[in-house]
Amino acid sequence: MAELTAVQTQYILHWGEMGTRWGINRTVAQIHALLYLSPRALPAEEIAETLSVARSNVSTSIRELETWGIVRAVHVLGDRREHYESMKDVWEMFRLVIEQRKRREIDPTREVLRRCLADLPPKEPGVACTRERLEAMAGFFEAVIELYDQMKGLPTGTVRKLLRMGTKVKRAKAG
Amino acid sequence: MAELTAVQTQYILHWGEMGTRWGINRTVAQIHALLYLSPRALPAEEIAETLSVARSNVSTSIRELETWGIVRAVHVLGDRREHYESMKDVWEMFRLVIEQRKRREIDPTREVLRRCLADLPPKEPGVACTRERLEAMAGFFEAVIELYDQMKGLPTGTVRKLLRMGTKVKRAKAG
DNA sequence: CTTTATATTCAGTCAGTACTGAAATATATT
DNA sequence: AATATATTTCAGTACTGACTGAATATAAAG
Repeated sequence: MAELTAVQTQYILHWGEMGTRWGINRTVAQIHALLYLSPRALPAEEIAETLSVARSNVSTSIRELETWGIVRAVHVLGDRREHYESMKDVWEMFRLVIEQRKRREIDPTREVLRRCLADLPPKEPGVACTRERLEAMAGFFEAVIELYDQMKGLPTGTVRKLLRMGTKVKRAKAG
Repeated sequence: MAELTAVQTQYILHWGEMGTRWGINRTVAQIHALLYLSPRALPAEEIAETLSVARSNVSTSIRELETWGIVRAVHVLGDRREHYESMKDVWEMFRLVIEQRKRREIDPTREVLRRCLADLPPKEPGVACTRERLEAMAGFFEAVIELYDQMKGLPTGTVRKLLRMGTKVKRAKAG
C-alpha cells in the first residue's frame, strides 16, 4: 500500500467525507478506510506519508480508532514499530460503532430527558405542553434503547432473519 | 415561550450538542428543540431573541429545517409575519430525518462502492484484497438499504411489533 | 549508561464552518 | 405609488475543531 490506486483513493476520500457528515473526524475516517483496504498492517509513518498528514495526527487518530475497538496494533517480526490493522468483519465493525455511539450519545440523552421530566415543576399549567413533549421524546428514546437491547444479543446472521420477518408483517397488513 | 425555563434551556442546549455530534448545525438543532417545546408557532424574531442569535441565522436555519420537512411556516390572524412550528410526532420526525440522511449519504455511498468495484482492474493479484474488502462493504450497504426499504412501508406501530418478534427469535435461539 | 528509534503530548497555527449585520429583496398596507 | 414591514442574501468576521511540528516521553539496542 505504498502508492494508492485511483480506486483506493476514491474510497478513502469518500469515507473521509462520510465521516465528517456523521460527526467523525475526516482524518480518522480516512485512516480507517486505508487500513480497511490494506492487505497488511501499516506503521504510523507509512499512514502519514500515504495520506499526507502529520505523524502526530496519525497518532491521535489511531488512538481514537482503538477506543472504538475497530483498529488494533500488531507487531511484525524484526520491526520495532507498531503496525496497525483494521477489523475486517464489516457487520461487527458497525456493531461496535453503534454500541459506542449509543453509550456516548443516546444513553446520556435519555438521562437528560429523565432529568428534565424530574425537574419539571408539577401541575403547572404553563409547562403542561413542555411535559407532554418531553414525555413523547423520552418515550421514543426508551423504545429505541429497548430495541437496541433486543438486537444486541442476536448473532449477526439473525438480523437478516428479522429482515425477512419484516416482509411477512408487511404482507399480512396489506393482504 | 418569551422566557425559557431552566428545564427548557437544558433540553435546548443538550439537543444542540447532540446535533453537532451527528453532523447537524448547533443552531439548527437548538431552533428545532425550541419549536418542539413551544406551545405555539413562533416568529423568527422571537426565536432569534430567545436563543440570542442573529435574525439572519434563524432565517437560514429555519430553511434547513423546512427542507428536512420537520418545521413549517404557519400564519397567525392579524400578523403578517411567518410563524414556525415543529412537527409533533416524534416517530414521524425521526423517520423523515433518517429518510433524508439515507438519500443524502447512504445511497451515494452505495453508488461510490459500485463505481469502485466497476473501476477495479479485473484479476490483478495486487488488488484482490481491495476487491474483497470493497465487496464486503458494498454487501453491507446493500443489506442495510434493503432493510430500510422493508421498514419503510410499515406503519409506525408495527415497529414495536417487530421489536417483540426480536425477543422471540432471541428466546428461540437461546432455549 | 548512552545512543538511537519510535510514539505521544501540547502549544500554537490554520482552515472551514458558522454567524453577524448591512444591504437587497419581497410583500403588505396606506 | 409611497411607505412600512418582513425576509433573504451575502461579504466579512469570529470561532471551533483539526492539524502541525517541536519538545518530551518511552523503549529498545549497543
